[in-house]
Amino acid sequence: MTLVSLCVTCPNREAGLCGALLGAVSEASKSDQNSGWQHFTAARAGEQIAVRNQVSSDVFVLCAGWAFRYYQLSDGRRQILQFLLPGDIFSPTTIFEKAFYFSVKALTQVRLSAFARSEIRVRCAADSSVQRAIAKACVAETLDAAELSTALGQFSAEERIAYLLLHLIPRIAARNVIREQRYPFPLRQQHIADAVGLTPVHVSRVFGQFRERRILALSEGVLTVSNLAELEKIGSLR
Amino acid sequence: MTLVSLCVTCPNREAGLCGALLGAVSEASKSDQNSGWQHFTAARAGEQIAVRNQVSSDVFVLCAGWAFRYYQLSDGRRQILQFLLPGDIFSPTTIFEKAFYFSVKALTQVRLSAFARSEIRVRCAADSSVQRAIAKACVAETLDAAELSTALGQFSAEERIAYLLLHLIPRIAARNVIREQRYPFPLRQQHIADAVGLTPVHVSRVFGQFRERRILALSEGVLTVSNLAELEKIGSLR
DNA sequence: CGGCAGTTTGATGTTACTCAATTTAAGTGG
DNA sequence: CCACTTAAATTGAGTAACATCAAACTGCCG
Repeated sequence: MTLVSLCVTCPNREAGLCGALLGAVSEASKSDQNSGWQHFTAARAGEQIAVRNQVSSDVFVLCAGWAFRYYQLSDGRRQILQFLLPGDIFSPTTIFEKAFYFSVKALTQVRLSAFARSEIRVRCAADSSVQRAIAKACVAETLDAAELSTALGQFSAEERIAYLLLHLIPRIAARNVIREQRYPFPLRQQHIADAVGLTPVHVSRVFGQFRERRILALSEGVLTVSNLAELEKIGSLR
Repeated sequence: MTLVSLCVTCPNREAGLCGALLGAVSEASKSDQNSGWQHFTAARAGEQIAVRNQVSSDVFVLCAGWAFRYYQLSDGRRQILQFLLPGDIFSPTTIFEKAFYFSVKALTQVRLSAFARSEIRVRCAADSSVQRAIAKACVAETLDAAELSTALGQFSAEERIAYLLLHLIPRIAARNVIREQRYPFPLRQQHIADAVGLTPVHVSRVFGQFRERRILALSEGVLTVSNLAELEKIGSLR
């Protein structure tokens, strides 16, 4: 696996942590290309990629496809904490902790990149831009989590779903060419339900309302947003 | 303000980030005592200590009293993200970001310690134990936030309140001598409501149930836990 | 004693859940 | 390409959980 294919692999490589790590690779690779400090895996849709308390010496980044990170309760309920898109690290906390505090499942077919934690640490100590990128990713994850808590604690069903979509839309747009407000959207209503703390039945009703009010429509894995302003009025945190 | 009074000031100074920073102070102070890199403030109960988007060159740690960190919505709703106890940093993210993403209010009379961010960074670069402490604090905050999201998204009213209390109890116990399961507890039901996403009226009803079932009682700023096992059965995440 | 903030209680309303049936969409093998 | 199968989404009816509104009660402090 060469550097070129690695870069092609990561559509969102310019931004965020992934970019900094790959930058670090580029620098480092001048002297030690193919050092084996990163490798690749794939998984099919629905496949479990990681479980809570699992120990790994690697830090994972999603290269292609969609996945989600969640917290599983013993009675079957689960809270989806984040939808992972290409370029996303599972969680910056995995750089510091050997064991996952969450589980991960593939939503579509995915490809993963695994970096050796020990090597990330070495390169972090050597390169302050990696340090900054990690700090930034930690702050972003914390902020996201706080906003999610706020939405779950304070918002109505309508508001929560709008919030979730508003959170996803710019992230999807950063990774795909969007025409006519049509966003690739592989989530089932069950996933949305588990992310916003509602039942799939109620999610369906809310989507029905959004459709009637000509705010958005969802079909065949495509989300079409026809009234973004209205959606923001409903689901924005500010 | 001398080092001795600083240490007296921080009852939970041995643990966590506060300890590491004070350790760093002790080391540093051999050469530059009274360098003015940290200073102290106080606030009365109910006073606003920080607001979202506020920019500060300091990183704050609570020295005495209770406070809470929350996200304020424009329509008056708010989500309490964390109750701050002596020794708690407002948020590790404030080490990396100049602006707060949250607001903070004093719950009781409080004393605060403010560390210059620039100095923390210097000492962080110099001392790997500070680095580790910061990383650990970041991981802990992220984990807490994920668990809160899970509780808010998946739990019933009863479960959420039990979860909140179970989260607070060991934190209170680490800072106070506890006899006969009586915990100092300055929260009003309104605070509990804002923390778990319920109305104060409903919080009162749930507490009434807990009282009838002889699980716990709350009065005069004291929480008395008479059946911890039952409380854990209700509100534990595992 | 009066006033205030916080809690409790009751009555009623709304939101979202549950259960079950139906429709739509997505595969699958002939 | 079409019957058959299966998963997902939609719809309706009934119910449970929590919110809202308002009144009464408690403890506290001037």
